[in-house]
Amino acid sequence: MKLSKKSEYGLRALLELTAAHGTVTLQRHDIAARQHIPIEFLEQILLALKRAGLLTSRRGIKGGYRLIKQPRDITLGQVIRTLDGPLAPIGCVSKTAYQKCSECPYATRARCPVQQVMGTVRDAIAGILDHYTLEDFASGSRKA
Amino acid sequence: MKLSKKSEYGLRALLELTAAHGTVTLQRHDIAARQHIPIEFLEQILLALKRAGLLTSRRGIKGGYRLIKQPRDITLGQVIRTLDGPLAPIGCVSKTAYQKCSECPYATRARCPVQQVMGTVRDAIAGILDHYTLEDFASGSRKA
DNA sequence: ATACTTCTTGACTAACTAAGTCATAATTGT
DNA sequence: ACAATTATGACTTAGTTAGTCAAGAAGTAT
Repeated sequence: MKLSKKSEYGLRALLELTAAHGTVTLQRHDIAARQHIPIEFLEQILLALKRAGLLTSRRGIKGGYRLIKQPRDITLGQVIRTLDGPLAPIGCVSKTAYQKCSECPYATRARCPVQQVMGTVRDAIAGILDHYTLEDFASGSRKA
Repeated sequence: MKLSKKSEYGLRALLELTAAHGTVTLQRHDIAARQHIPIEFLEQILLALKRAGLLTSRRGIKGGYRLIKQPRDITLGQVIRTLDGPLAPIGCVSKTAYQKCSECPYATRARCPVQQVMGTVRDAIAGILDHYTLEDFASGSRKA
């Protein structure tokens, strides 16, 4: 049930990029310094977010990264899924990356108690993270 | 955000022990066979649950494991915490194993957006798992 | 008492993942 | 041309996961 450092750093980087959105582009070292993230590790993360279509970048002097979408159109769920994989605690309840459990002694899906309870956990997590946008996140709104 | 095999197996073993509760004691190989769990790995898990005070065991012929508490007095939260550690996605929002974030650039707890959102996620997960008892679990009740 | 079955302990391993580092290449502004 | 910056991929180090294995201690029926 853990969030990796990768995702945590990714979220913190996006916090900076959201604050800068529309005005300036940020460079690796700006983000790294402000959020205390190891710069080379940050690079990997930004690259992954770029490949996922959330960011764009420019090389060379005056280069840097910036958001390619509106902060209100990016959810934390998307971010965490691209950096950490599926939100579901177990493959057989994932909606974005379903995997049949190979060894489950319960033949039918509906009857497996583990699946049932983990399904509700997945829904709770996704219910929060898929409705929490970067805009909410950066403004520190509650969304209890 | 993942549930380990250890916890999954632990839950499945407890499913069997709950079904047998009050009538018979189960032996390792019974549980292992019914739930397709590697027997030596299962042993480790049962031992951990025993140390946590959920089970008791008897040696010798006719020995085996059985629940030491009522199924309605054991929550899935307890089980998963003993096998996998804290439910919280990040140490700084754990209630059972709080850990200050060393590198967080936000001085005060309340202002860190990561902490805020992960706090709500933790509450959602714990809200489900700490209210879901073995009794609910074995009977397949919903608890949506 | 003995044999049998069981639990108990601890060490061990192979594979994977997390978290980061490093070197080098490619691009851009001046 | 040159300096600043991103891009890419290989590499490392430590820890975790998911087991396996061997030997021992202990209870029970006979």
